[in-house]
Amino acid sequence: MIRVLLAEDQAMVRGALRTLLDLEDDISVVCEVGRGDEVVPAARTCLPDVALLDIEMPGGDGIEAARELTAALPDCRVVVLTTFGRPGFLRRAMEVGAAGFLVKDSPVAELAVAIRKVVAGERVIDRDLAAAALAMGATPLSTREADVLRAAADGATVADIARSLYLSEGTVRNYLSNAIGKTGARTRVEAARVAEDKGWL
Amino acid sequence: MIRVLLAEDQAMVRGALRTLLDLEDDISVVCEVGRGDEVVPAARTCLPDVALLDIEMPGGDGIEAARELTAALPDCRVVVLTTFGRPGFLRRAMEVGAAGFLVKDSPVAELAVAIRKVVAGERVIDRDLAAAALAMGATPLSTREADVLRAAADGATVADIARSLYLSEGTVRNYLSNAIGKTGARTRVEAARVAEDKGWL
DNA sequence: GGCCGCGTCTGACGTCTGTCACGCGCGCCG
DNA sequence: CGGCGCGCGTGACAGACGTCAGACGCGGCC
Repeated sequence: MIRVLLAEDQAMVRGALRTLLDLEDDISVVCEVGRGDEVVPAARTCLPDVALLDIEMPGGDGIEAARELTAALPDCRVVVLTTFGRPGFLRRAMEVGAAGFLVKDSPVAELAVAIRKVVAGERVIDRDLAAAALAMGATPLSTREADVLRAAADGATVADIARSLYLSEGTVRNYLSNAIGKTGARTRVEAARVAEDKGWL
Repeated sequence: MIRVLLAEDQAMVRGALRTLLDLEDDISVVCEVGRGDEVVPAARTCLPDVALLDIEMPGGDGIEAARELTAALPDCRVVVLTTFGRPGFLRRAMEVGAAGFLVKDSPVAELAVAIRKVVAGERVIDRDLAAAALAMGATPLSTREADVLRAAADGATVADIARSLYLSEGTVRNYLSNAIGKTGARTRVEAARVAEDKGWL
């Protein structure tokens, strides 16, 4: 019997996935959590074989939870499950040791299949998303440019960003200008949006 | 037997909800769609008693689908199901004739209960969301201010907004200034964010 | 009617932003 | 070593942005 931990913030989706998985003869959902910071504590007591983690959760995102989980329980496989394929997430998930990466757009049948594969030691990655990640390539943004764009995304002024990153205002403007050029946008907000969409943040 | 149409863009969630509902003795999911513009055509052939509509869908949002559906098939009850409670959505959903409004944060058990209630003629609204909608009150933004904020949200320049709304640039700046004042923000983007969060758009 | 409040619209003014040109430090390769 | 590319940082300038004061129409109220 495969023991599964289910981490997903929307209770209704979580419950539906639980009943779905419990219908499988060889799979048993041994614990459910709704927050990122509850994953590791729950896993310590439940000792699951597989952890199914959503990325968008309150209390720390699924990537961070995956990192802590693989460190704390190396025998537990991690499958990341997310709403839409930000190729950037895929790369980050792989870096923290996830064994699988599924998108919720896939048919439900793939879920149980993927769980069985990862306990067998395989890696499972959504094929469309893998193609997108390869097609996208690495980010053209430098470290600082990405930092500045992130800070600018929710409407901070140049002065705010300069303070929070300990930079001169002129420097911040320059980074923003570079990022705007590289993304093909015309304003900082547009740049932040396309960078976000392409997984460059 | 209650005939249900299920509209939800994420295939995995849709499939999970379907199996969940099909486990109920008196409920049968008669058709599934993944796009807003497929709702009415599918409903015409399936003739469901209840349509369960997600709001965020490609091909027209769930609110618009609900409006068309209640016009085309007045006997079909509409239940709107959404990820998180934007109180603004609740009001709009009620305006287009929805009989129920659930959030995916609720436990799964409420779903079947709600479906039975709406076919019995009751209205079902998530209680937390109703409280939030009442606590929020009406938007302080005027029509034009909301228009301009919406247009500014994704990084358009003043000139773009002015063209798309057939206004002078000075006027657009003035609306933005008003909106920034009313939202307590300091930039247009911040204003768009808080307005969005409070359901004022 | 006279008045006030409100939403809508416009132009003018100071500040902030985006762009450009340039300097610095560092790793790399001929 | 000298040059070269690259990321990082700074200052100056045109243009866009946010703010202000004001005009017009409209409905409500004394």
